[in-house]
Amino acid sequence: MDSLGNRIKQLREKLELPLRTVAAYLDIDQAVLSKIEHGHRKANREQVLQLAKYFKADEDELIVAWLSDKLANEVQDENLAKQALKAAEKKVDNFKKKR
Amino acid sequence: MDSLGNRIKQLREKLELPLRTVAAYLDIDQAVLSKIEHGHRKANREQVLQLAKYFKADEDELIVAWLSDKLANEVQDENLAKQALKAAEKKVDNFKKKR
DNA sequence: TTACTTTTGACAAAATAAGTCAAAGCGAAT
DNA sequence: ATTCGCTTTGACTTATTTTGTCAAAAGTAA
Repeated sequence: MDSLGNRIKQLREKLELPLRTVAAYLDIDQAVLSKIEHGHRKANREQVLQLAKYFKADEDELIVAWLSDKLANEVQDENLAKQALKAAEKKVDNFKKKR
Repeated sequence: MDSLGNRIKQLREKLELPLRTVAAYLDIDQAVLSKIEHGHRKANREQVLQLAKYFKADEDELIVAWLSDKLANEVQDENLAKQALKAAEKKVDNFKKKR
């Protein structure tokens, strides 16, 4: 699984588009898009959806890449990262059941 | 798996201690501890460690509870929560290997 | 009611994230 | 070696989120 940044960089480069063009579509500075591609800034949900649309890419795939980046980031440096992720799965399950 | 809040509330009530006392140990307002117990505020790492020490509870258990609360919170409302958590696991694995 | 604990909400302060801009870096072409 | 276009980086400002503090409301038991 790629990071969102890698993924959109791939997509952009396949079309040989400059950052400028894609950034304009998202209505952000190209510097910000560059940082997003490198993982130095986070995209927001809306931007991920816009990117999926722009590149005609699978929306769910990009959302998962984006979410999992955020999650991985949060526990990256923890010894107990894996256990925490597994426990989180259970918590999410329980939460779903309650709806 | 309990939330951190539930867990520390259990521990506190077993000892029949008022919020005030435990909050004083953590050097925070009792209002904040109340919110932590109810999941309306997040504890920080240091506080989790202090709580483990205070209650002579298993540090790792509390850390996992705390981390997984944070993770679950972040994806709670997402349809793709589960997939994201699984993808995050892989990312964390890859990260570890690179060290 | 009184005494004590817990919960809630409003507000201010502090910390973090996001946006903007300009300059530096890089590579390809001439 | 210089220019041109694209990308990356860093400093700075502005917004947003998080945290801390306090006081009052709400709950509980004597």
